[in-house]
Amino acid sequence: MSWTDERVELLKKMWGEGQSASQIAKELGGVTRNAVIGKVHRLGLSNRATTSTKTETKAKAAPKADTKPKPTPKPAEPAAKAAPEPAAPKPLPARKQIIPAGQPLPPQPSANEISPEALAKVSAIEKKAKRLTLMELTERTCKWPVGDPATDDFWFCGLTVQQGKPYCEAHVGVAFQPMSSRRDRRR
DNA sequence: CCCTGATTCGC
DNA sequence: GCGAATCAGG
Repeated sequence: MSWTDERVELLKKMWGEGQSASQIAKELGGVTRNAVIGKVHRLGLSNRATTSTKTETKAKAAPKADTKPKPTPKPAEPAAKAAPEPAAPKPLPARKQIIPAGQPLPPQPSANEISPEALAKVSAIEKKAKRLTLMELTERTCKWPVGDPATDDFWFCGLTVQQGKPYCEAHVGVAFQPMSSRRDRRR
């Protein structure tokens, strides 16, 4: 595949929209994200603010006149922090009356110990859970168990895990509570 | 580990 | 000019 005008245009468009190189590559097809990035550089349209400590080439770099200062269409993020404190109802779906002959229930942390925010997040995320079975779990699926193992309605979250962790973001939130916050967390 | 972009350098 | 390999940050 070569860089036809169309492809370059799509590249520019997507890059402008903030799409990642890999996404663009996927869209274009026939190229890898490296190819895309390489092209992006050659085209000159690179800067997109990265956490790069920028290899500051000293004061060497010539300022160069910017004919077209980029608009930087950052709509801003309101991020309405709705911190609901609705006495977080236990998300647990009606426990079967019969306690399975079994082992203590899984890590299901009791609601009354976890930060409200985290809990809210979980109950919210659980609606989106993929509800995977044990066999469907992979290294990239959240392994947070939900429900009762001895029941039909037992499944694993299955959402994409947070890098490194065994759980998705929401579940990582309730799984790894810094001791400090749970101890003496009454304000 | 996965993902991102940045750079280098042989082709 | 191209892009795989490699680097570096998250």
